[in-house]
Amino acid sequence: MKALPRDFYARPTLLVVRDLIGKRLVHDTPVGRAAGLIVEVEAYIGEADPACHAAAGRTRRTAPLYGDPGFAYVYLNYGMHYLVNAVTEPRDAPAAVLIRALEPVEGLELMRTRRGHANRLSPSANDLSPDDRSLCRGPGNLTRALGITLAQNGADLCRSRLFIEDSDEVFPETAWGPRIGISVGTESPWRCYVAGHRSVSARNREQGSRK
DNA sequence: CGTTCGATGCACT
DNA sequence: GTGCATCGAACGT
Repeated sequence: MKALPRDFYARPTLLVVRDLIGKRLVHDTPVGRAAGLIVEVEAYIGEADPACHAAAGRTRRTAPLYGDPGFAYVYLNYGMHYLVNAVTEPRDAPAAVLIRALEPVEGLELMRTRRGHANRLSPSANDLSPDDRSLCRGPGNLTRALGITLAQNGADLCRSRLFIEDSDEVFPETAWGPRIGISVGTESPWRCYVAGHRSVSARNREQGSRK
C-alpha cells in the first residue's frame, strides 16, 4: 500500500478523524517495521478549541500545527510519554488528529520488546510483558510500541518512514464521545473510536453515540 | 469492579 | 514555578 496523499489531511478535521478509523499506521526503523490499525482518534481544532495546543497561540512547540497538513506533530506529555498527531486542514489553520489506539498487526515481537522495559515507575514489574491487545492501547503506549519519539516531530506522513496507508479493514461500529484526559473542551464530542474494540483505551470503550 | 496517586521533563508564564 | 491531550501500581469496596 501507499501512504495516504496530502489531500487526505487537507480537509475539515472531523472528516479526517472519521476516515482515519481502520487505516494503518506504519513506522519503519532500522530494527524493523511495526504497524497497527487505527481504532481510536481525537480531533483538536483551532485556537478557539481550549483543549488544542494552539489555544495558547503560535509558539515554538505548536509551530507544526500551523504548518502543512500531512505532517506529524509529536510532543512529550507528563515528562514521559510521546503523543503523535497528524496535522490537518490547510496551512495556517492549526488543527490535528491525536492517534490514541491501534490494533497491532505487524511487528508484534518488536512492540513487545519496546514495551517490555516501558515501565519506569515500577522496575519490579518489568518481567510482565503486556498482552497483545494492550500493546498499542493508549496514545503513550502506541508511540512506545512503534518507536515514535521527538525525532518524528515534523515528519512528513506522505513521504517518510512514518506514514498512514489505506487498509481493507472495515470497522462499522464507530462511536463518538467526549475527548479523554482534558479539563476543558469536554463538551465537544470529538473522540471517535471502534465501539467495543479490545485495543481501545479502557475508559468509555463502549460509550458514545453510534453513527 | 472502582478510585487515587506518584513518576517525570519541558514549554510557557 | 505551574500544569499538563498518560500510565499503571496500589489500594478500597
